[in-house]
Amino acid sequence: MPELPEVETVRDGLARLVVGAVVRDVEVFREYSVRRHDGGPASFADQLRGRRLAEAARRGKFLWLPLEGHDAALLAHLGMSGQLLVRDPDVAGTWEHPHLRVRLHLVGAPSGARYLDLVDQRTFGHLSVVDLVPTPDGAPGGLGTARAAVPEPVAHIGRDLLDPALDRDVVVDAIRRRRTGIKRALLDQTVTSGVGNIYADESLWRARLHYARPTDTLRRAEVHRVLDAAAQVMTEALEHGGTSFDALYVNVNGESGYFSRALAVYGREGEPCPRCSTRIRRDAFMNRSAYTCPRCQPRPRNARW
DNA sequence: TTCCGCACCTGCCGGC
DNA sequence: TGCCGGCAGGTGCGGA
Repeated sequence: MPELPEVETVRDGLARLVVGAVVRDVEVFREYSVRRHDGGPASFADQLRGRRLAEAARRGKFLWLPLEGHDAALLAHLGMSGQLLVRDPDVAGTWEHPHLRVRLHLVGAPSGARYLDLVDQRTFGHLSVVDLVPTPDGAPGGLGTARAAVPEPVAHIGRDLLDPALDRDVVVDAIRRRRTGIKRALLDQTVTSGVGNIYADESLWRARLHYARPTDTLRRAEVHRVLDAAAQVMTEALEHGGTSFDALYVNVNGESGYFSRALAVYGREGEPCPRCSTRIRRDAFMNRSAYTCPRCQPRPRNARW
């Protein structure tokens, strides 16, 4: 499942392999994958054809490739299972993926690649061509771009914990002002982006906080502790090339990451906590799962969710 | 205004 | 063997 480290791995791959290429043609095999583009598949293709991909930028889990000479960008979100694969049909071993949704035909890519494919099993991922709008703070819109602009649909998303322009104190105040549980606040992308279910559980375990701890009872130091843990666990995951539990997440070359081997609690129900050996517990949470160590992360009496 | 629940979507897996 | 329900989960929208 692509979370921030996985998306950053993809962004880095796109920056090296396809930035500078011109889109020669576009094939949309599944209309739903461009559902967020105003005007449908034909308009999506028209707005990309002949355009040069100028940069590869990211904020949270949103990726965008600004189009040279235009205040617009190709915006991508990988959803649960999306992959952006840089392909060359002449290379031995290249096969047609059964979940190929959108294909960009490229010319002039630095890698010589001729396809940029959106492959997506569960179809939550999507592509669109959108306008860029100025950032309110005048800082670069995200990692990988020097332009103080973001895609309009990304403007409401908070900066992520790996963004040097992020003001950590602002995030701490925003979390403590909320009246909800800490995990809900971490997952709220308008506060700070890029933390998904996996890294929320891992960072809460590292910070020894239960997911249902009310945000308005947290001390500033506790919020800093969990944000530091989140940044740390995502940085470590980035060094491992991302987290992968199955074939659903791969980088632009189709290779999986290895960070899942380093996860302490996520997906480890019944296994011993690496810190105290108590069995890891799984709770139903927001139609998904929350993994905790009952000893390191005791449920608070005033639990909010 | 803030928070919460649900729909969206597909494939895998376990139970019957 | 085949069918069915549960589960995975990021985002956006509607309702409270």
